[in-house]
Amino acid sequence: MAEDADPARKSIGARRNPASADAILEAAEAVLVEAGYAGFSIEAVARRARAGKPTIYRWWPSKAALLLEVYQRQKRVDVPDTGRLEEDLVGFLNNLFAHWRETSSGSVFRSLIAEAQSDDAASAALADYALGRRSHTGQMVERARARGEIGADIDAALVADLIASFAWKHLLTNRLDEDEATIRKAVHYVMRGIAVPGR
Amino acid sequence: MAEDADPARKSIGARRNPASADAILEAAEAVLVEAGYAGFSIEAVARRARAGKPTIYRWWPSKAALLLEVYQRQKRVDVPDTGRLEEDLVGFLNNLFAHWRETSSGSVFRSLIAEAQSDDAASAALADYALGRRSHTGQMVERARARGEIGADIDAALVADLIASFAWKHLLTNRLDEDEATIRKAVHYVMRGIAVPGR
Amino acid sequence: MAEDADPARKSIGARRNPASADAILEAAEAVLVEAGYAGFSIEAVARRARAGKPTIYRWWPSKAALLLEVYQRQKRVDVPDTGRLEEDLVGFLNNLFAHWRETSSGSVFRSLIAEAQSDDAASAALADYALGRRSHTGQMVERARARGEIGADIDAALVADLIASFAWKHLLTNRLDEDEATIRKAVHYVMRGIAVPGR
Amino acid sequence: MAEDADPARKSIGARRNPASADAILEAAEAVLVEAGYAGFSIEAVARRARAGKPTIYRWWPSKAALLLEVYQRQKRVDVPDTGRLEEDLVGFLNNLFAHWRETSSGSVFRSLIAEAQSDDAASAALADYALGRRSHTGQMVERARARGEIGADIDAALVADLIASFAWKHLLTNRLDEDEATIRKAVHYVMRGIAVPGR
DNA sequence: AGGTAACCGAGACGGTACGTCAAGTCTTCGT
DNA sequence: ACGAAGACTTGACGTACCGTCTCGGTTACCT
Repeated sequence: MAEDADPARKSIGARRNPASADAILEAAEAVLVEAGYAGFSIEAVARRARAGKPTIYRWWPSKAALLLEVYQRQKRVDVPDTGRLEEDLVGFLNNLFAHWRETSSGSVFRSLIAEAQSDDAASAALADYALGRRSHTGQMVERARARGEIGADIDAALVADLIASFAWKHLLTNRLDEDEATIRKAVHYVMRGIAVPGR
Repeated sequence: MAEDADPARKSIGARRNPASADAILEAAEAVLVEAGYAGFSIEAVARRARAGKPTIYRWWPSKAALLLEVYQRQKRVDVPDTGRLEEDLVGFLNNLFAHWRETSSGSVFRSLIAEAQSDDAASAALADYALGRRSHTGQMVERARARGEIGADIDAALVADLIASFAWKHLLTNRLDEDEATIRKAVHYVMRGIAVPGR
Repeated sequence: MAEDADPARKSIGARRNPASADAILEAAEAVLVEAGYAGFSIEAVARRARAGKPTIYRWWPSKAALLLEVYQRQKRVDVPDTGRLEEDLVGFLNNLFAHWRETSSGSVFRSLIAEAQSDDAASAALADYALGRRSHTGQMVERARARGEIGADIDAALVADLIASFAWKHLLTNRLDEDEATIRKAVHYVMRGIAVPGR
Repeated sequence: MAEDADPARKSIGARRNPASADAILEAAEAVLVEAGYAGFSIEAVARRARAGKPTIYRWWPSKAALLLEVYQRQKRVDVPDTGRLEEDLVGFLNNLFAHWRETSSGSVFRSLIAEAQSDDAASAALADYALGRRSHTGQMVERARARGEIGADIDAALVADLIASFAWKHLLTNRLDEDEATIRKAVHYVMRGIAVPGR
């Protein structure tokens, strides 16, 4: 922890104090991990960060904004590039599940989704974020299309959406411990389809 | 409205008063529609239902339980049976999106998912519910398997999960107005796959 | 305890069940002793007596009525008759303090006084009761007057009031452990006065 | 009323707002006068004072504390000094009865006594208060002793207690309308005694 | 160089909602 | 017909946060 050096942070003049901002974001993450979304309140974050509530409200107009910045601050999951889309997608889902499971980002993202159901700003931010991630993840698909691995008319964003949907639902229903075989099967369905070829 | 007949509901003896229960469930739904999840409080429901808070707490131990019963009370979406799985799935998603869009169930279900992120009981209930719906929706897939329309080793529950995931993510990110073409495309990907056949 | 014989008392037909009445009065006293006036609620009494609240309300219209009956059910303090008023009064106060200290009647009476400050029925009942006790206690004084021990024009009721006041104030301010010397001194002041005789 | 000037009192920084404190104490007194001890709830006071409940709880940990401060805020009764103890005591009781009758302090003090029967803090506060008043009232007696008007060995505090007891019991049993003759008689008994002198 | 403006922590403010307890009333069931 | 019992509405309890406000103090920027 960095904040123990300065138990009473002061103003550094008429500008944002990065030490405060950091302390607040760290505290927000810690509160979320320790008390969950239910215990995530601005008061709790302020207490933990030894910050005043107005300092938080000054920079983050809502709980959602704070949540969003906490989430964006975290390391992103790598998008693999093995040369084979199926492997890329399985690897991506594996990485994502592990990341959500093993760091605090799972909790943070769940909270963000929950918050978005009652806060319009969070909702818009989440939609935006999802859009961005969709095109990011879609790059895997686009690379495969460029390689001729999949049909030229395939909608990369839609595929990315399908894959992300699968991940979201697992996150939201506490099923991040899915084994790789299931993930692989799901990806395989999307790659090869489930219909009997001849019909 | 049924409650205007008796503006001051009384006890009907030492047993649950169905009029109160109905009024509470209706009020809960109305509050959710009018004020959204953010305005959905036990107090607001009690006020709207002209019921006492303890009456609500007696029968529904938590906000989640109330939410869940409100959701389950609503009409379910039909699972089509056209003889062709692709049409069934497209029809199902179309129906589901329309149902969520046009009745209050979309709001209710979003709220339930949000609540499940902070309440363990709601989380368990949602997981349970999702499990039940998965096998229910999976019947479409099983029928197709029985018809030989899809491979015999296809995991029906997983397919249902994939389809439901797509719906959930659209619900949670305010994209229920998706046009049928996109839905059809997504279903088609799952049916036929996206990979170039020859490879 | 009498109620352990029948853990589930039933109606005995269209008349008051004395077992219930007794159980309720005993429970009321027990609750008062164990939880004090703060914990004395009709609910608590009903729980402890294994009775329904309406059964209590049927026979005692208010908390005050129940309290009053509990108090009146208890043994009264003896009014001594030693032939000397001073000894009678000291003895009476000693007995009363001991009685209040060592049985539950102190708690009960305190509660009754407290209740009388917010409940008109209790207030009237307490005034009535005090009036009765005043004339009762006044008998000691009247006997002394008949003996010629005190002036013929002495207002016996007023003297009784003065003595009782002293007791009440000690009860209400937790000073029932007053030693006999103080009591004797107070009584002596009333008997002989405090003024220097010659002036 | 002073509060109509500012219908929405705000914080004045990280310290107690005297306007709020005043409004709360005034509201408490008003509620007590208008609704009696039975209607005296923190909620009612908060509503009347246009204050939040937590603001009350922040400064007064219990109903008793609020009651006590309301009582102490009121004007005290004068202790007369006529040069003759008997007149002093009669005057004091007359003033006290009139004060209790004609201002709200009678109600307030009755409530405080009632509260003390169920709240330990109130009980201790009341005992403290009574102790203080006893020595205060006792000054009348001590002055008389210094003048040689009463015996040198007279316990002034005990006499004050006796006089106060008489007042308390009258307050608690709704007999503040006692005529001066009775008061005078009671005081006379304490001054000159009731026993026939020669015996 | 001095004044000012914006920041900082702190914590009080009026509120809303929480989940619980009790009050007193009502109705059905059982005796 | 009446007693027993639990559900009912109502309202207060004491607590947690909400988002806003003002304070006293600090520092950098701009006259």
